[in-house]
Amino acid sequence: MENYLENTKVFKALGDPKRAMIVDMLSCGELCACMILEKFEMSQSTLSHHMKLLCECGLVKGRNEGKWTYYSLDEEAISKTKQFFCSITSDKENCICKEDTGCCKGCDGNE
Amino acid sequence: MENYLENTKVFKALGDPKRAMIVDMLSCGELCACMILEKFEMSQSTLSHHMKLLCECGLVKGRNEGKWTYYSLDEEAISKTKQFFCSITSDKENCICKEDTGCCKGCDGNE
DNA sequence: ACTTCATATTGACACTTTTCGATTTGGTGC
DNA sequence: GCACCAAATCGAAAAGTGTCAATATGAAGT
Repeated sequence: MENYLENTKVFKALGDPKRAMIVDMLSCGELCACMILEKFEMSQSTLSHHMKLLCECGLVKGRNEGKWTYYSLDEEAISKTKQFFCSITSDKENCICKEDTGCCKGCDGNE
Repeated sequence: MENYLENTKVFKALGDPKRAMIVDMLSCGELCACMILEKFEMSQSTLSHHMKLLCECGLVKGRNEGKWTYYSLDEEAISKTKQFFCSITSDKENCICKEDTGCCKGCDGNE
């Protein structure tokens, strides 16, 4: 049950177009906050808030170097989320009716 | 850009634990609203509201039969969403960085 | 036509989220 | 130390969300 709460935090984070775009940007590789900020029309404080949310759900990791903060995607969180998505959308033993956690057949498997 | 808005609606819908559970239930197969309602501690109007959101984002389809409404998952929406998730989390051609309109300097080392 | 049952809609409320400007924190270099 | 810069945090306004009770809709059976 906490499983749902945990995983849906990631979906909630991705439920905002700007955050999804930030994730997309980070898929190219690590970026510092200032680079991300250049791409969007939002204040520095707003971006900082979005980054905090992305980090809190586990999807993004922050790394401090001097006065800069570099952000990158957490591959493990990504594959966990993908697996969760597959598990709730495919008919298996782990339907909520049966309560279980299985794996992700039919999920593209590039993790 | 509309692509992001469209797809993030699904994530937004899945960002609520109860809605994620409903999707999980539906992965077992079509269910009528009353069946879903039995499984949750929420009012009928609240469930109806959640189902509306799930339908509006495309993830769920509703089918009327007599006085009942049967809900089921839309496989096409599911695979589209899975694909979107993969595309924003893996370094590919369709990264926001590469479709450009300016910045993202240093994203792929072209700074 | 009237009643009943399954859903949908409405109106209201508390709570959360998004956003900004202003301020604070903490590293860098003079 | 002091000034400067990047980023985080604070405080507040506006918008959005989850929830319920009450009401409306619409199909089925009497």
